[in-house]
Amino acid sequence: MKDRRGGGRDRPGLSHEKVLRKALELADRDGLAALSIRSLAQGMGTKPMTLYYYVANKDQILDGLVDLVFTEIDTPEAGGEWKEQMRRRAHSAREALRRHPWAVGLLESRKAPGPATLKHHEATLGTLRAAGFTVQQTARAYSLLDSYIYGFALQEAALPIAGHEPTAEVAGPIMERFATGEYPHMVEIATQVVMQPGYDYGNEFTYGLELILSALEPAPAD
Amino acid sequence: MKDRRGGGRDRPGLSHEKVLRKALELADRDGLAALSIRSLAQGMGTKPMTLYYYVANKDQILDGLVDLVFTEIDTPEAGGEWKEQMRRRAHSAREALRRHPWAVGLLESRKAPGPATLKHHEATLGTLRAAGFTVQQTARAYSLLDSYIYGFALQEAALPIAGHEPTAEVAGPIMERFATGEYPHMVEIATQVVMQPGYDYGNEFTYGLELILSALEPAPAD
DNA sequence: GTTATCTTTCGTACACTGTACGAGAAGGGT
DNA sequence: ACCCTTCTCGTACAGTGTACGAAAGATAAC
Repeated sequence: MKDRRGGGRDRPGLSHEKVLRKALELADRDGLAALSIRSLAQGMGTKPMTLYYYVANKDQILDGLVDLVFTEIDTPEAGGEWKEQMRRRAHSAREALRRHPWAVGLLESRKAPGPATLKHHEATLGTLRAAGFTVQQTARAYSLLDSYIYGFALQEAALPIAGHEPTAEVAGPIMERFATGEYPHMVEIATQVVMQPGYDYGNEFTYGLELILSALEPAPAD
Repeated sequence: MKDRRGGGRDRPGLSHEKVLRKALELADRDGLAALSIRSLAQGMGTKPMTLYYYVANKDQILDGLVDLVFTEIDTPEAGGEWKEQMRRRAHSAREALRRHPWAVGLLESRKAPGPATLKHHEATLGTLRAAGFTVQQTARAYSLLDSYIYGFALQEAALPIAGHEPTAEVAGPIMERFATGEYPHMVEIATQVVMQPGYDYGNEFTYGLELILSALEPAPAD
């Protein structure tokens, strides 16, 4: 047989982490639906069943992908001003989820949070507690902030793929119904806001985030 | 051959809507992953390919499911006080998404909003506009509210299935790491909040919603 | 060197998925 | 009797995740 096992030093072989990294790459490039064991193996230059030596099953790969995404989110530090910490965390979370839109849909079905996910949550909770939030207040604030972040990411993922194209193809069949004047307010929003030259939906994120942060305060509220 | 075509009046035959309704039922009962064309056909007493007379493909079924869920959400009326309208809408949306948790993950990938979805959005936008929000303010408020609703539903869907069981099975493998004291704040939240006797995570929804509604006002803010 | 033991690769096979294609039955209109 | 529309479904195919077990390569024991 040929010399398998990779040609020496330049490809030191597979590993759990390399499988996950390649899976991330493929999911970003071709979408999560195109990520199959076979395509993943091909992308790594091996055969499908080889992957099962490094990974228990596909579900574990998906768990790993979610955890990889959490790796990219800024973890708050214990010292700084809490609102600024939460602001940074929120923005970096949104950006990570926009880089990997498929991760949002994955969140719903994951049952086993990975180490990066746990570390991230722990650090965030710690920052809030250190800022003077009670345990109950921390739970509430965290739920509120994360709900907003995930929800915004979900909406952003549901939007048409590219940025500011005419959205013609997607809206095509619906446009007929719009032309009937059935949805005047949606048309209003579309023409006066969304389709405006410099409009970027991402900016709306800041608005909502600041509104929430303004209303959040540790001690007084019960 | 036997007399197919359903025995007379009591089963008047299939229809697009009946297929969707059965799909909803199966998704609720066995989970979205268990919803296959074959299982759906069997549940309706037909053969797989028969469904394709009423439905273009599975993706259209999923689109229809999401639209069915929107059917269950209270649509705001033009007349009432806007905050109360938004409150009702938000709560009924959360409840609908809790009844059909799989719908949350589906939202990310749907590209063709159905009629009920469009009607719902249109009515909601109309209520905000009628309350004095400018077009831009409406877009922002809507984005904020929906992000919170969807995000909360996403988190709720990601929680362990039942309500207030010990969560032992899910947390099992992770518990070891918890025992090491690696995640003190998560333990704190778990013991002092989540695992408290009467605790219901759903109540946190109200807290965040009211916080957001309090900070939202039509005219003055820009 | 030889043999035994791990580590790592992967070929084959199975049950399952969505669905293209096309045959044919049921019923109505002429 | 004929056609035509409406509807049902059998067969087949390419794709999925993965169980099982055979083998090759590396390392250790003798």
